[in-house]
Amino acid sequence: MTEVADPLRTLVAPFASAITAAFGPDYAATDPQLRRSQQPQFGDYQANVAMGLARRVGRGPREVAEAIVAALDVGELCERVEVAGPGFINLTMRPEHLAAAVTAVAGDENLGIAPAQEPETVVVDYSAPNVAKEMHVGHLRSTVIGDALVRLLGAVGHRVIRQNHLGDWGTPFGMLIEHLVDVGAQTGGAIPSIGDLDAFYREARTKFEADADFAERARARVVTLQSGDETTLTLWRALVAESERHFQAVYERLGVCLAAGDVRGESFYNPLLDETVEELEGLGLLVVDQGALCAFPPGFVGREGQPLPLIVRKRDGGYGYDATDLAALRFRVRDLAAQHVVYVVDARQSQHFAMVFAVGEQAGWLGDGRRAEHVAFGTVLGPDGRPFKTRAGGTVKLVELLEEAVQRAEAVVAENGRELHADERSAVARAVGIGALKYADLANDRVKDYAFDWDRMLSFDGNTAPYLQYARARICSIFRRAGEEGPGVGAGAVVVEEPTERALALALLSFDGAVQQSAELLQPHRLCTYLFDLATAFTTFYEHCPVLRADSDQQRSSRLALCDLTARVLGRGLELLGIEAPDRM
RNA sequence: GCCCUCGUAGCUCAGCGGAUAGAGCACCGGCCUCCGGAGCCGGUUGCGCAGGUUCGAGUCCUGCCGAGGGCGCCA
Repeated sequence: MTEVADPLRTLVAPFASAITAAFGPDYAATDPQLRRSQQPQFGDYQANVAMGLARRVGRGPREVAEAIVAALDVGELCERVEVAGPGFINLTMRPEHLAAAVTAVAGDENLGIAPAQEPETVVVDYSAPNVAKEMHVGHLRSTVIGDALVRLLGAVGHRVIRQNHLGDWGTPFGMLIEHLVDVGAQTGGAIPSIGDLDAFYREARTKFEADADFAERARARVVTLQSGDETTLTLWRALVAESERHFQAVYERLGVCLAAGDVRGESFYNPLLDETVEELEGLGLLVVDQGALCAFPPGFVGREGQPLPLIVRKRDGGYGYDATDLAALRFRVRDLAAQHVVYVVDARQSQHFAMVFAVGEQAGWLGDGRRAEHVAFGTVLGPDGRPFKTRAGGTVKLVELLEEAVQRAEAVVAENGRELHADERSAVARAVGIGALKYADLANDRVKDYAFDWDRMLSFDGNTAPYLQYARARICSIFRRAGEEGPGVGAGAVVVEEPTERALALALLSFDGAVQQSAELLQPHRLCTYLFDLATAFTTFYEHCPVLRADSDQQRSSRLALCDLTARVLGRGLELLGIEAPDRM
């Protein structure tokens, strides 16, 4: 069951009735513009509809507000409704109603998260590491943000299909195989392990850039690969398998949902490229330009003002990523039946995706209820404000970053933690270290670059994973203690009396809104901000309201119920971000 | 040259057109024998600049300045 508990939802219908009663059915659909009030003096919630409506009905805003209030039937919900300032309608809820709403959320397994009215099939394309390369810090954001979005979209009731668009095809791959053939004579053709593969990739890259003859062979090798040459494919499969073992190990360490079955690499689309191109050609969207088959979506120009192409088929007859991305979009919309395709990819590729989507619309794959969206994110910056690198200037390997996160967390936990068994302590260190790393990535507006800072992300103060985990662990501790102190623990009836209780109740009721907004805007940081606010509200409550030493059994059990729900919301919220929440730390 | 993104407190960051712009850190001053001190309360400092739209702009639009990124066969 999901009972509508958030007053921001509950109040919509009464406002619609009141607006209709006051101004007629033409205005029935007017958004009441209900918001949380920023300050207690303005009540719990406010409706800002009157100011905008005033012009439409040709009356003064305060007068409009008064008319709405006069027709508003919220006696059971609100103890006070006031018109203030230019025409704000300030609503103060009845404590009994807040208590009932909190109780409803507590009894809801979804903690108030309302299911989508129109569930969609959403494809989320994220992570997308490259075969034959170790995952590095550059893959962190796509993987972490994408995974949070998968969880969020699922939580609000959408059908989510994860797609790991592995870089297992294309020019770099021809280069790698060609290099493998070159050195194979000396090594007996053994496939390097993934650790060596990184160096192997650099060698191939260097050779590709320095040796024009090799570069030509590499390009030809891509064509050989695409034509299905068995010898080439054998080498290719070995590289892919070795790489996938590495990726899965990282995913498990990182605690993301991606599984082997979610892999649909670039190679998958190889057999679909011809038909994709034929379809585009049939629609008259392709022209030959400088020997290459191109689409020119309108509105994109290059350096000299010339139309900018998507190169669907290269001069040498090979297909590049433009073709693959078009085929992937087509596949996702047609075969996966996606109504929404989400690409969690670096912001630098925004123009590329804009062009792919534009062609997708020209081809009729998008539009008519189907849409694609580039969920762009910024760069991880080091302390110098430049892209995050090792001291030597190399890329930071993801496994090493995870390792360091856990090590640093271990030190923090050892220093500050309670007495924990070694096993539990290392589990907590993992949860805290990995959680801190992921949360730091999620807590900022994803479109911006963010500064990587170990001390800040592992701090128990501020908007961090450890702070939220700690807040929840403290609550768990209250219940352990309560258990020791005897009966009376359990789901008590909630009573909202003190201001800090009211503030906490309001925060708890906002969980649904935070999740919905985060999922709708594809911005996990909004959920982070909410959880931090909730934890802050809890701390203030806990400071002012004795729980175990409450005045009466009724008050005690009510406050325990608030504690319990807070812990569950914090736990669920972190879970939606892909972060573990240990009971003790 | 054109296009995209960003610019909020000393630092790191919130703020889906609403009232007096918030948080953490840092700094200053208080408080509490405190159910987990990793505490509580208070204070100082800010929307890059200039126009415009709006009853109302940090938020939307235009221009400028600054930072980053992109701009044909790499992904």
